[in-house]
Amino acid sequence: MPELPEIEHLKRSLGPILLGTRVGRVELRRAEIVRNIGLRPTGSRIKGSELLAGTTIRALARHGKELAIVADRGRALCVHLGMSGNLRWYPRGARLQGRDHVHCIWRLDSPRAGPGRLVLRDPRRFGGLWSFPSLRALRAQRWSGRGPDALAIDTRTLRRRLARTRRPVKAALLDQSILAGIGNIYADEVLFAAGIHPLTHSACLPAERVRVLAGAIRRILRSAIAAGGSTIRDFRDGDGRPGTYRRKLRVYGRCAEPCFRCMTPLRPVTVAQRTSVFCPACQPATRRR
DNA sequence: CCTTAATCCTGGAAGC
DNA sequence: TGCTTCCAGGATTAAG
Repeated sequence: MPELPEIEHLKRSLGPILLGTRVGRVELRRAEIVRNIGLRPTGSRIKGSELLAGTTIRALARHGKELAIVADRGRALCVHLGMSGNLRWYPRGARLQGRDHVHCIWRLDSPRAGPGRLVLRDPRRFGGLWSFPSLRALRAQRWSGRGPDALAIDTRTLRRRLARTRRPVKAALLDQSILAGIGNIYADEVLFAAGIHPLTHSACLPAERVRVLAGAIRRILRSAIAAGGSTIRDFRDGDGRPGTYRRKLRVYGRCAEPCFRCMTPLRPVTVAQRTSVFCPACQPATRRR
């Protein structure tokens, strides 16, 4: 499930291949994955240029879990990988890994990596593509509805945004309109690191706890980026490599196993329709107001 | 306005 | 072994 660290690592792994690269023909095999139909003229067909055909890639940008590929004429293609998606580079002649669920193929000529294909594959189709005339339009129409990027979140901003909601802190961390980039894996990890119970009322967190939480978010996301992200099952970077941060996860996926800090068995709790794993000793429940 | 639930989708694991 | 059932998850939309 690609979250912020996986997408940031993807951006870094694809950057050298994609920057300055000519986009040739684009093969859209499943048109439904282009999601911003409502923002387009009704009944209009998706044009190749909307998927960057015939342009040169000039920049990559990221906000939260979303990646934008920006072309020379300014057009920005926003990619969201959902939970099972991947975006991979295949040099000419390389065989695709997985023939089914391939939704879009870009034929590229990279100044550094040579000719090849960029392939979007997403079995569960929770991901998608959104095309905008410019990065500015993408930011205004889509990313403006998201909270600040979690990678550089500061205490003051986090405290302000957590104070606005009555939900449990775990639900708030998963809400991309509050903070962009954190999903179920890293939410559990940062709450453990900060010693906060997932059900703690967001607005009731003392300022000192929020300071610790903000620090844990920045530290854990940075560390996960350096490890190439967490591969639970599907995630691969632009070169097809899995991430290694899974080995460093301290609570996610470890339900009933002993806490690394105190040996207490980790416990599950459902918050916002998701399973959370936490340590009942290191993350004590606070009395609710 | 704020919060919660249903929805989309496939593959892997568990249960019978 | 083979079938069914359940679960995993992010964002959008609808409902409460």
